[in-house]
Amino acid sequence: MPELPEVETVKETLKKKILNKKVEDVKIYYNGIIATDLKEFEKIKNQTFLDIKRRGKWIVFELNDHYLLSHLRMEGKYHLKEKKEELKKHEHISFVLNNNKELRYMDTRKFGKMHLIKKDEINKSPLFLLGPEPEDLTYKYLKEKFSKKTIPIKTAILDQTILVGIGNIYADEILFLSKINPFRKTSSLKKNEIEAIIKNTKLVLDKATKLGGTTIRSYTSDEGISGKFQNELYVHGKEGEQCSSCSDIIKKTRIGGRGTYYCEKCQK
DNA sequence: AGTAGCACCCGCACGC
DNA sequence: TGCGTGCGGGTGCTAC
Repeated sequence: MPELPEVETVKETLKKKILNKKVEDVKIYYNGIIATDLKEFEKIKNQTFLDIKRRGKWIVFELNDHYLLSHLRMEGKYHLKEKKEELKKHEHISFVLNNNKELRYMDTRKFGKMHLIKKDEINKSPLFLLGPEPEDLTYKYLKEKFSKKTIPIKTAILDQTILVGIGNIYADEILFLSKINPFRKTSSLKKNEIEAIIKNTKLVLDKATKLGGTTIRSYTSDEGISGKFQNELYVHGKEGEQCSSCSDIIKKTRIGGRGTYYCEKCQK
């Protein structure tokens, strides 16, 4: 599923394929994907993809007058296809380009979202609320954020306004490597623990990126990215199995509505 | 104000 | 075998 590492890969791939291509038409087959005004979304017509960037888990397409923000959530994918190719199930949006091709957005669960935002209104977009990228994290910043909160650390590192990029799978892995119990209140964390979280966040995300991300469930049999990081997991999805470090049994619980896997003995 | 809970979706795993 | 139920994933909204 697309996490920060996959989003980075998708962004780079799209850049090679559609940079400087012009949108001649847009076809919307399921409008739940569009989070901004539907009528306004048509204004993407006749604009050109000038650049493609990433911010957190968002793909940011720079157009002439707007930014198109795209969040893939769990299942979102982009495919560049010939115009004449038959529409497939779960293809919800199609950007018709000026080279007889279409950039199609496919999303089995319809969870993804797109925002078309005027350039001068970018500070009203979802990007405005995002915390720093993992590479920009500092102890001072996290300490400040954490000291004011009483939420479990697991919930905190999933909060994209605190830092971006961590999803549920990586959150469990980061806390296991940091030897921190996911229920711990953020304000109780010691300096060395916060520093461990920063170090392991970078480590886990970098490693996942190198391995092409994590493929835990594969609902789709199309050519979607299939990563190898799932082979590197220590705790996530391993309820009842032995901890690789102490051989205690890995527990499953719920934190903030999320399935959470951890080792009670290793994570204090 | 900060936190908790839920809605959004749908394919799959599970139990009967 | 077929059916019904519940789960999960990230984010944003609503309700405490």
